[in-house]
This record gives sequence, C-alpha cells and structure tokens, in this order.
Amino acid sequence: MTVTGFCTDQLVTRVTICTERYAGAMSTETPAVGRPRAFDEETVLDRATEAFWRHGYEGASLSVLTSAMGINRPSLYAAFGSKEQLFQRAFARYHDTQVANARAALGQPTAYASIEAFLRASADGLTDRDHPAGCLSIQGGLACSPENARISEILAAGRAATEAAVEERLSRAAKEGDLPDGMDPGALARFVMALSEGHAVHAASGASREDLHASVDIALRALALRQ
Amino acid sequence: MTVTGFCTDQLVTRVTICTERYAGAMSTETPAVGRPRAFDEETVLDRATEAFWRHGYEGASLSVLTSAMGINRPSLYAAFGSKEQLFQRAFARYHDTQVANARAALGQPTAYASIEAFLRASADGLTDRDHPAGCLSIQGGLACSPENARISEILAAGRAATEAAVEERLSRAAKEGDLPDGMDPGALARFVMALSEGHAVHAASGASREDLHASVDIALRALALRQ
DNA sequence: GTCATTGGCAACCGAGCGGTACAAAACCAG
DNA sequence: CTGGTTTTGTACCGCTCGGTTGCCAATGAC
Repeated sequence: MTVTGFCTDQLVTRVTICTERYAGAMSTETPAVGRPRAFDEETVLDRATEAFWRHGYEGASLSVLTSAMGINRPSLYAAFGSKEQLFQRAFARYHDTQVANARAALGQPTAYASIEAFLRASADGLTDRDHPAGCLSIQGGLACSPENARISEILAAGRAATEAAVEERLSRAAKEGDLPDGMDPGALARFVMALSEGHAVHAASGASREDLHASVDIALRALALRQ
Repeated sequence: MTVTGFCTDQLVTRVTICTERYAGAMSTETPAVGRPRAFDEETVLDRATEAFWRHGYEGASLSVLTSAMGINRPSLYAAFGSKEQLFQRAFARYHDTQVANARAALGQPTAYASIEAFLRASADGLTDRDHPAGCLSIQGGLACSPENARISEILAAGRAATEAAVEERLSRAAKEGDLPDGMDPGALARFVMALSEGHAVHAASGASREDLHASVDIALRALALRQ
C-alpha cells in the first residue's frame, strides 16, 4: 500500500488492535478437522460493510446484517465475536479499500496535485455505484445512543487519521516551499477534509458525481495552490 | 423573520403540514375546563430538540426523550402525537431558531459578504456552547434503519432548502454582476453548503470555533469573490 | 466404519423499544 | 358540593433488539 508512509496515526493502531482481537477469538488458521465453513469471511464482511454503510451502526440490526451477509447469527458470532467487533472489522476494511484510494492520491508530486487527486478520488468513491452513496465514516453513526458512543469515537478517530495524513502531506509541501506563504497546513487540511465530508453528506442525499466535481473545481480554483 | 424571501422551498411546505397536523391533533388553544398542563410546550420541545441533536433520531429513545423533557410518555403523546411528529416539530423549531441565523446572514449587500456571513454564522452555531456541538440536520440521522427512512428524507429536504436559499442569493448576485465570470451559482452554493456540512461533522467531533473559522478563512481567501 | 471436532440452524433469552389503558388527581361550571 | 373534562402517573402491551443454547449435519483422523 502506497500510503503507509502517512500511517503513524490512531487508526492504524486501532486496526491492529482489532486484528489481534480477531486472531485471538477465532480458531487456528487451518483447523485440522471439523466441518468446513460454508461462507468466505471476506465476502460476508464486505456485505456487512455495505449494510453498515447504508443503514448506520444502529440502523443495521442483526436481522438486516445476517440477511445481507447470507449467514445466520451463530455463524456471525462465531466468526466475528459481536456486532461491535464486526463493525470494527468492517470499518477497518472500509479504510483499507475505500479510504486508501483517497490517501494514496496524496502521493502526487505537488501539493496542488495531491489535494486535487484527493478530492477527486474522494468524490468518485462517494458516488461509486458499486457501493452505497456517501461515506461509512459519517453514515456509520455521527450521533448514537449513549450506549453506542464508542462507535462515534471510532469513526471520528478514522476521520482524524485521514485528516492527519492530509496535514502531513501539506506540511511536507510547506517545507518544500510548495504552499502559498502564510498558508497553515493544519487549517488547509481541515478545509479539505471538511469539504470532503460535506461531499459525503451531499452524496448520501443523492448528489451526482458531476455535482461533486463541480464543487471540487471551485475549491481548487479558489485554493490557488498553483503558484 | 428576515429570510422568508427565500422560502419557496420544500421545507416550509413540510413545516406547514406539520403545524396543521399539530393544530388538528391538539385541543383548542384555551381549554375551558380540565386539569392544566404542568409543562410549557415550547420548553419541553427545546429539550427534545437537544436530545435528538445529541443522540440522533434513533439514538434518542423515549426514555431519553421523556427524561430530557421532564414529562412522561402519555403527556408526550398527548402533546405531540408520536416520536416522529415530535421530531418534525423539533426539526422545524431547529430551523426557525438555528438555521434561520445562517440564512439571515445571506442578506448582506454583496455575494462575498453574504457567503462569509453565512459560513461564520454557521460555524458559530455549530460550536455554540448552549447547544450540542454540530448540526441536527446531519446528526439527526444521515443513515437510518429502513423503517425510519423518512427521517433521513426530512433532514435532506431541510438541507436542500438551505442550499436553495444560498443558490437564490448567488443567482441574484450573478444577475447583478456580483460574481466572478463563469462562476455557477448552483455549484458555488453546493460548495458553500458542503463546507458548512463538513464543519458540522468536524464540530461534532470536537473541533473548536477557531478551527472552523480558520477553514472559513481559507475558503474565502480562496473563493476570490472579491472583485 | 467410528469418533472427535466443527459449522449450520431453529428456537429461545432478558432487555429495551415505541406506544397505550386506566384510574387517580386537578381543574372549572353549575 | 357535584359532574364533566383534561392531565398525570403507573403499569402494561406486542415487538424487536443483541446475544445464546442445544441439536444435528458435515468433515478428517484412525
């Protein structure tokens, strides 16, 4: 993955924790005996991710989840432990597949090109017809019932990790003289992430890919990063 | 209210419907006889609004709501009809009090001043310590369980109404030659709303007022609406 | 084949959900 | 005071929630 250079942040730690928990909870990789599983774990995890993405954490009931995944509850609990652990796996996978695209875009040679690529990749991902519209990091549960407050925190940590990656890229640009004078990398990263999150809200409400790219055009034209 | 000029949109219709329903469901304004109510309707509605704002529609259970409102369930149902109708009243009141501030800011003489005032009023409202951080229009329920899909639609309609108000202001500016050449009012309105919504997401995750205003600075510096 | 081990599935658990029935309490008209 | 009307509070309704139990089917080792 080309974005590992940025990954000194919270999310990766959390994902690691999640993976460890999972490895501890499940049986050994190749069970010598016993009946084989009738489902592929990554496949059903992808389907669970879509259900969370579409309905949010609280809106995705176990009935919705098992129906989407094509397995029943005991299989789900044997494979993933609990609804919350399933969500953590799903969110980690969402980052590895969807968010990674946008983060990888930060590898462009200039700050302007990086931000443009980031925003365009983000807009494309938010309106990809192969997935629910919008962004799991926001739809998953910006506000939750008190007992699920952890979910909101996990999602916020994921968004903060992405913003940190943008800021890191822009800090490098500042050192290289690739940013307009007086432009604060932190504030600019916040601006870029906020716009991307707003696009996610718009996409969830049905905005088209062209709509979002027109907004990106304005942000870029406006940004005047090109020197 | 100074924003009525913009209000030819969906939300006002919906609020009207809501008010009519409410008027039909409740007793006459001054019941001649009977035990008097022990609570003020607007007061408990404000508290319900905060509960929805903080926990979202699905996260705000009846227990949470009645506890926050200081009344019990039968009183809630007698006064408001159902949880969904209570939410509609709360959302309408949210628009009348919170969103109205940002919309009123569009009355500035120039497009630049209007957008700046809109974004700054929005940022201030999102970080007002007298209320939960963020925006009810997004926290209320961007994604819901299938049976509550109506809630997401109502919220999306509210956001669309605000965006339409911004677009209307910018269309006027375009006619008056107050926009840079080739700038599309619709795309610009979408950009402004997206940024504001992203700020709402950030505020919900704990961003400070100063953080948001720094992002607004970039958007404005970038926008180059000043001619 | 026999047997230990594992996964799949129907049925179930206590708890909390949104919503309601009913009777006691608080008011006004007469 | 009495009678009619409305609100209040308790206790409950059917239902779905997240999570679990126990039985049986499917497998590899021997």
